[in-house]
Amino acid sequence: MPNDAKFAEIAALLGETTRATMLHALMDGRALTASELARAARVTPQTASNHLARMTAANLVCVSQQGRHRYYRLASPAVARLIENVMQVAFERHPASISFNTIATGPRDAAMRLARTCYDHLAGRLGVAITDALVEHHHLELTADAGWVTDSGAQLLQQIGIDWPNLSADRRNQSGRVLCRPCLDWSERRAHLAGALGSALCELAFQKDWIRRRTDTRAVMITPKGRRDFRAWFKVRLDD
Amino acid sequence: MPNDAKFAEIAALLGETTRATMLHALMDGRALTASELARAARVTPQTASNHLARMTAANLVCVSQQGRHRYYRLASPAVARLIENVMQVAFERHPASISFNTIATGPRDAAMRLARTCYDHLAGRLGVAITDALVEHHHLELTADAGWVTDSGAQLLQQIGIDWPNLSADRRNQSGRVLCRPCLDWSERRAHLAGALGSALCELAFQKDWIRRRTDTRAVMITPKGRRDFRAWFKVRLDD
DNA sequence: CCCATGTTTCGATGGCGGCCGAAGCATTCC
DNA sequence: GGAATGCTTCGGCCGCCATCGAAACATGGG
Repeated sequence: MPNDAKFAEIAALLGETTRATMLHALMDGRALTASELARAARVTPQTASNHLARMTAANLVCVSQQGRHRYYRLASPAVARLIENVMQVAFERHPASISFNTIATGPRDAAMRLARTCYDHLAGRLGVAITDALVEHHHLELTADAGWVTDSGAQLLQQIGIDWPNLSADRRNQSGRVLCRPCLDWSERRAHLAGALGSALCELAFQKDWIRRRTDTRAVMITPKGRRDFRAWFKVRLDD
Repeated sequence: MPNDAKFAEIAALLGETTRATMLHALMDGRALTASELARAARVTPQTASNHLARMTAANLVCVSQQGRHRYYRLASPAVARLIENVMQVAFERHPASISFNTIATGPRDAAMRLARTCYDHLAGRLGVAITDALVEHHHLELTADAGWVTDSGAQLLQQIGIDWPNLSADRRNQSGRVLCRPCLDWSERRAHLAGALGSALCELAFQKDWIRRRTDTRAVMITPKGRRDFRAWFKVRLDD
C-alpha cells in the first residue's frame, strides 16, 4: 500500500541470488521453462517454482503454458531496463574502490564478451563496435542519456532494410532524427545501442543470419557472412 | 565476485523497507544527517547507522562529515535513476491487476502531488505541466526514451538564462538539438523532464525564487512570482 | 575538562525467508 | 489406462539479517 513498501517488494525480489540468476538468464529476451531456470540457478524445481510464482505475482516475469511446459519471460522492457540499471550501478566506477572493481568483473566467457544479446538488442564487443562505427561515420549521434539517427544514418538503415522513419513515427517524432537509447555495457563499460533502433538492428542481424543463437547462453556466434556484412555495411572492425 | 552476486547485493540493499525509506528521503538530492534518516525510517540511530554503513560500502550513498554530523546523500545520478526505475516497474500498469493499482498509489500529500523535486529536477503536476507546455509549443520533442530541444526551445531557454547550447556542448552535441531524459512520474504517471535540462530548469526555478523548499519534505511551494513566471515564460496552466 | 549531542560498534534476540523432501496435480506419450 | 515428465503445494529445518540495548567513540560547547 505505501509507496516505499511496494518499492522494497520489487527490489527485494531482485535482491536474492537465485532469483537474480534466473532473471539474468531471461535477459536475452527468450522464454525459458521452469526447469531450465531451476538448472540455471542450481536449485531444485520446487524452489524455482516458488520464486517464479512470486516474481509472476509481482509482474516481473510472465508465463505462458505450452503443453506440460511453462515458459517464463521478462514481463516488460521496463523490467529489462531495470536489471540493466542495477548492473550499471553495481559496476559503476568509484574513485575509492577502483582497485577492487577493475579485475574480472565482466563476463568470464570469451564468447559472452565478444557478442551477446541484452534483452532485445546486441551487447558485448559487437554491440559496442557497431555503435562506435555508426557514431564515427556520423550515422548516429549519442549523448549520455539519448541519441538520434542522422539523415545519412536513416539512409543507411533504409538500404539494409530498416524503415527507420516509419519505425520512429509512432513515437511522435517529426523531424527525422530519433529514438535510440544508450545502454551501458558492463563488460565493455561502453555505451551501445538499445531502444527501438537497437532492437531493430538485432532482429535484422538474426534475420539475415549475421548472428546465430547458441543454446543455453546469451552469447551469440557471428557467422562469416555476418563478419563480412558488418564490415561492408557498418565498417565495423572486430579483429584488431 | 560473480556478476549475479554483485547484482543481487545492490538489489538486496534496495529491497528492505528501512533502507528503501532512507533512499527515498534522499531522492530530493539534498544531504541528510544519519539521525534525520533514522527518524525518517522510524528506527533507532544504531540501526540506521548499520544500514548507512552498508549502503556507503556499496556506493549507493556517500557521506561527508561536518562537525559531529555526518551528511549522507545519493552517491550518483545513476542511483537516483535506478530508484526511479524500480518505482516505474513497481507501478507499471498490468492488464490483469489494474483494479488493485489504480487506487491511492500516488503520494498522499496534496503538496507532494502538486510540486516536488525528484533528485535534481521537478516532478509532480508542476513538472508534468512544464513539460507538456514545452512540448505543446514545440520547444521540446519527447519520445518514450529520449527527447531534444528545438531551435525555438533553445531560444526560449536563452531568454530565461539557460545557456542550452553551451550546456549540451560537453556531451558531444553538434546540431543544437538535445539531451533531456523523460522520467516517468509515479503520481501523475506522465513523463516529465529529467536529465541535464530538467536539472538546469529546477536550479533556475530555485534561483529565481519561483519555487521554495519546504522543510522535511520533497514537496516544494510555488511562489506567486513563480505562478506568474511559469505562465509567462512557459504558458503553464496549473489551475484548471 | 566535563558534559551534551551525534554516531558507531558489539552482542543478543527474534523473525522472515530460502531451501529441500515428500506428495499431489496436470499433461503427454505409449 | 498407466507410466513418465514437468510443475506446484505443503511442511519443517536452518541460516541470515534487521532490530535494539548497552556501551564506546568523536566532536563541540561551556
